[in-house]
Amino acid sequence: MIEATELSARMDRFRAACRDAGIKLTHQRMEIYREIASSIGHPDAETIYQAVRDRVPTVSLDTVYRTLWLMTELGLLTTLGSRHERVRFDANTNPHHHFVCTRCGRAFDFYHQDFDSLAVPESVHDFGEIVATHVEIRGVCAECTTHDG
Amino acid sequence: MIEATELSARMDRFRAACRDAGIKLTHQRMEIYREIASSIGHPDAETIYQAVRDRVPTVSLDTVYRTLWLMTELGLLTTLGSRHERVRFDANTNPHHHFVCTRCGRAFDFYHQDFDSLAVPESVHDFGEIVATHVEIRGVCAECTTHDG
DNA sequence: ATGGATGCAAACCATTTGCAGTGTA
DNA sequence: TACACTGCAAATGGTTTGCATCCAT
Repeated sequence: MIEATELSARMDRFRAACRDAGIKLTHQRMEIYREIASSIGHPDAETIYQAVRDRVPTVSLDTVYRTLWLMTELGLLTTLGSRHERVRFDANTNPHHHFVCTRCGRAFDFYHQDFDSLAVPESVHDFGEIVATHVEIRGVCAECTTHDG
Repeated sequence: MIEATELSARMDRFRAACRDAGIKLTHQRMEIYREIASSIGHPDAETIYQAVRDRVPTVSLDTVYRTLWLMTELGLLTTLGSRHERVRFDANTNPHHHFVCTRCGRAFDFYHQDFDSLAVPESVHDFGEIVATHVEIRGVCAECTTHDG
């Protein structure tokens, strides 16, 4: 759970973003956003759907999806894993890092020893046993920039 | 494309790994592995399938999948995105980083300013325009550790 | 009032699985 | 020869879409 002050700040941002974007502020959207905004994990659409259903019994799973992607476009949410993503395989077992294009999804390898064993803050060890550190640089690749940038 | 010496080193490792694991060294497996081992990108199963088909016309997509996951278990490959993964949503728009459990897939947030703007090596700028740096710590979460080993 | 938003059900598509035939060890 | 591996085709399951209806503006 998130602190009450942080939650209401997020709700305010949500209302403002909807107004600015000129989209309607529906009951469903409010409750769907409230649900992710108040969760500390990274729930998937089904989990959000089940939780929202307690408060809005008629809500449908496809509305949850539509709303989540809409909010992502508005910059209110980010995702772990992107739309239509497939699993990609990598035969490079040496330590390496990625530049990931947020537009086309392609990933480019690069090597940088400083990144291979970053000093991890103490608190992270509480989550579990650390196996590897991996840096992901997000950006827009050269090809996407020239094509439609 | 990968250097010829690196490719043949990978092929040797592949044969050794199969022998050690007691699995059969089939024509299909050789060609599927050769395909990812020689590619610099991070191809998905369909892309590998199409490429292998030129050399082994009867190969099927499900064999490609079975082989890729088998090799992943043998430690010859890694994946970007994991098995059965769903898209997860995150309302936390402040810069933050993740501890990702490789067993259950759950992601835990943590904050660490040193990670928010890491010094990126020059070469990475050639890939495209950088938007953000994000550190992903991979490991096994406390719950998974206690539950099954 | 009216155009965008919703719910339903059907479609989609990447991935997985059961099974009978096939080829490696 | 025996058993693991393959190819086929059908199933699975998360996600998306068409369409008629509904409601926030």
